[in-house]
Amino acid sequence: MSETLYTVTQLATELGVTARTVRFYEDKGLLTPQRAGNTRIFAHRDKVRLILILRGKRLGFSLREIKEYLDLYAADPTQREQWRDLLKKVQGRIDQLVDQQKALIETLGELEKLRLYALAGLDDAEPDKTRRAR
DNA sequence: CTTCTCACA
DNA sequence: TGTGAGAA
Repeated sequence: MSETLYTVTQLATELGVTARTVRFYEDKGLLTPQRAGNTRIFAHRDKVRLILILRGKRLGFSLREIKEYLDLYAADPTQREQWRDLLKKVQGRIDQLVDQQKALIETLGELEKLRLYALAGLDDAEPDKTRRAR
């Protein structure tokens, strides 16, 4: 039942980040690997945590937010507070993305108008080639 | 190979 | 939020 352990590089490459990044996360307090002397030893729990960190990032949360959630999850005194906190953050992120979505749709609309305008302009200024062909 | 620190975007 | 470089 010996648990598989990892060095920074092993864990990092396995999860598609650099060793530098993993150390960076540790420095920020998101990871707390064991130490053998001063070299880091990562256990499976660290790997799980890192996976959670990376997922949090994909969803657009800051390392700070991810750390808060991880800490709450680890401390785990009253789980209600934990879920409330997560719900709040998730809802905030959803609101943020919806706002961006609106802005994006608006921008796409403007670009489409401009595209049609440019297209019409192109038709007015017929190239010589086309003209001679008639 | 690993560690840390300093600078930089 | 990371990276690059240099030193140990």
